[in-house]
Amino acid sequence: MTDTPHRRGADRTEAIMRATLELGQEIGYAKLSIEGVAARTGAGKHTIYRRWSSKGALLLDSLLSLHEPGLDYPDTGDVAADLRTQIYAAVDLLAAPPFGPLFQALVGEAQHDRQLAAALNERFITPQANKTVARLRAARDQGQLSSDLDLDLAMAILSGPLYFQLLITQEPLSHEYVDRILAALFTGMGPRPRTRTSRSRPAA
Amino acid sequence: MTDTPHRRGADRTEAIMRATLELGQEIGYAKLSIEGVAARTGAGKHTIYRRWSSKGALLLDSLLSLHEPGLDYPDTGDVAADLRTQIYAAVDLLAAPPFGPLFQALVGEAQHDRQLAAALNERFITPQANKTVARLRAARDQGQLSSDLDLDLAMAILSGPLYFQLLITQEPLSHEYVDRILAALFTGMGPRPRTRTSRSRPAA
Amino acid sequence: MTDTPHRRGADRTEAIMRATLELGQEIGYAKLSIEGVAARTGAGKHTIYRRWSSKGALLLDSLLSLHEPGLDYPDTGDVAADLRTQIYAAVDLLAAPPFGPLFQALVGEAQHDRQLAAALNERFITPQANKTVARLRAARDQGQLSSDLDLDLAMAILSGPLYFQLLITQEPLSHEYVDRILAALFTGMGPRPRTRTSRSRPAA
Amino acid sequence: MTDTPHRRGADRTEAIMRATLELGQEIGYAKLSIEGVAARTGAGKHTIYRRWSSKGALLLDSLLSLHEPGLDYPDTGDVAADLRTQIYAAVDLLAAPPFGPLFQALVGEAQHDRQLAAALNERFITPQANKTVARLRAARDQGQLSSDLDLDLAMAILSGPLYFQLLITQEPLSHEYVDRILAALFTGMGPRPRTRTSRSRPAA
DNA sequence: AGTTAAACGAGACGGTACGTCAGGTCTTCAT
DNA sequence: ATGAAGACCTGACGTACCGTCTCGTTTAACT
Repeated sequence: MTDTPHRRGADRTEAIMRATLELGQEIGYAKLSIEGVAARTGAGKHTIYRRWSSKGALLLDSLLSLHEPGLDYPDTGDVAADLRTQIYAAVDLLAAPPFGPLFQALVGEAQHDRQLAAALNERFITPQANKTVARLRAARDQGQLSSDLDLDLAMAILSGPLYFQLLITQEPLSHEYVDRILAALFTGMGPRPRTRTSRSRPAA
Repeated sequence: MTDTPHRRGADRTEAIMRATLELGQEIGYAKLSIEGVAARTGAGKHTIYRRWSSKGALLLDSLLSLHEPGLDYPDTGDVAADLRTQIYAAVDLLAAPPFGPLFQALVGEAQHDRQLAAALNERFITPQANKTVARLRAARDQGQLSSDLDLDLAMAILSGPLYFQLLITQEPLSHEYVDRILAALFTGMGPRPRTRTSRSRPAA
Repeated sequence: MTDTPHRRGADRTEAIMRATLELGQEIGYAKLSIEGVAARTGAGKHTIYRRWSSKGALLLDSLLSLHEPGLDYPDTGDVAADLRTQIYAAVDLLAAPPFGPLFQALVGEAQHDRQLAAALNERFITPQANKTVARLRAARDQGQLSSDLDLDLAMAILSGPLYFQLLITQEPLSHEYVDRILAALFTGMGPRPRTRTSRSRPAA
Repeated sequence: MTDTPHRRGADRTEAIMRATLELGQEIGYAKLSIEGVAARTGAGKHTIYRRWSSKGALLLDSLLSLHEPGLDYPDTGDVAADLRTQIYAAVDLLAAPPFGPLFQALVGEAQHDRQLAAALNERFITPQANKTVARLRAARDQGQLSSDLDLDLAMAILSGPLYFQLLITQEPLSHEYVDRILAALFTGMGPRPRTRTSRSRPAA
């Protein structure tokens, strides 16, 4: 890191994001303040405001520095299994500190900060969603899913219940819950066909 | 309401909630303050704090005073149609001012206020969900849905995508979107049946 | 003081002014800050801003609380002696801490704060000057001074050199310097009359 | 100045002082900042700090660059007239922008900046005073003034009222006021000699 | 009907944080 | 190697609300 062009700047940026995550974990998002981050880092407030326009923007960057947005997931040919792998990973991220609670608070903040909402979508939600959409598209192209399936809608149906649990009922997310969602979606909600029970799990 | 025992109290309560909604609409949740509500109402701050413990609690009450939680929906025998009716109503509420934007901000606030989250669930989310669950249960009991369908899960799958759109992508909710969700869920995501044996893959 | 109408308010006012003077003495006017006064008093900044619009206004009040503007000086019939008494008192005030240095700084501040300059004149300079003018008027009315003497001008000629020393050359003020000024003014600057050398110090 | 050894330096120095005066006139001393001067000049702050230790020092230099301290005044033999000439010139300088208001603010700053006060005395006040003292000395040596007249004191008595008006009452200086001061001092403040006995109280 | 306790408006108060500004020191880069 | 550009820490600014706390003043419930 000695050859970094803007040595001083990059150092400060990292230190500030580190302090933000520390403080966020220690005292929670609500009590997190730019003032506090500045004090913890030994930075001037201006140094923070020069880089981020708000507490939310700072935290978003800090969180994303934790979660290097990762490579694409492998395609094993089994849609349901591959989606499960993806969603497990997402749930693991969202369920555990420090990412989980702070991310949740950030989504909260985004509800009354349009700019933050846009950034959050662009930098986290959409990239995540794209992976799911890509896997669904592959499956559809291979005839495993209905050819006129709306991929974005399918993604929303997969993700929605998880965010519902995270943001609304605020019960902990678990792999088991993911399994139940996937099972329900691939099994269908209609009455089980009596005959050929083999079809009862057509695509899972 | 003229016969209310604590006349003065109830009057003030209503006036304060009214001012809260007005201000909330005018300047948005973020800039809404108890100080401001007090000034607008001509009430002392104490009078507000005596009734509500926080901005969120005040707004929750104020919003609920708008939406008298309504009676149960009729059961026409057609699950999909009845659910559509229910969800249309919910979407109409969440999509339009003043309820929509303020409710959205309130859900945001709930992300870093456990008490508020609990109250929100108890007073709005759960009652709403219960109606959906009740209708699903009726359908299941009549054999229209799989007998081992997890009703809460089904409700989450129906609601999740809507909240996802409201809170995450923040695109406007529409009846058309509801239709697409219902269609997808009831039609299934699997490949379309080639022959008349279409029912062989009923909902996957 | 138990019967003071606005007990709480008056207490705070006094405590803040006391802290202002203490801090002013300890660290000097330049480093004096409203922030610091608030911290020292244990008061909120708002409590100070509610009463005073600026550091200068606060210090002016604080200084004047030290110098209860005092009663009129006696008229012994001897103008020069009476003026000396008055001016000695003024010089004693301006020469000694805590009043002197802080007052001097305040006059400095008044150079780029018109409001403060006006307040300073109204509350300190003019009252002081009025006493001198009053004594001069009495002398003039008794024929001890030229009947067409411009009293304000005379006052300025008496006061000017003292402020010149205080503000410009910044050498310490002394009774001896006052004596020299009075002697010079009452003796005149013209050449001594050769005869009747008894007149050489007629009124000093 | 083209032959100055450090050409670039001198250019920058002049540009900075020019910008200082411009800004000082435009926004006043209180709002004048080294930051602002740097921005206006297109200079780095360091370039300014390398030359001047404070805002006051910079302004002092800038002002003196306006008022090349001038040659000695002629001696016409008439003390009063010559002093009037000198003082008119001083008053003209102090009464008019840009010098006047900025100089006044500078004297203000000097009240809480000992270094500046010293520099101000050395570079402006004393040179000015010396001219007055020199003229008075010549008059005294020629027997026009009392042989034991304290020259510095006399200078202070002449200058004091003017600075009093400039700094304390903050009324505009005028030639007419100068005339009145000189008249009062040279005429004396005692009662007009009607009869010969008038001299019995020559200057009281 | 008079008394009295509460609810009330008003807003002072100590706090915390805001976002801004300038000070004075420092590093980096271009000329 | 001088100077512009500006990052950096520091400290104070003046503002906004928070939630708590007196104040008197209604108001209406209970003697």
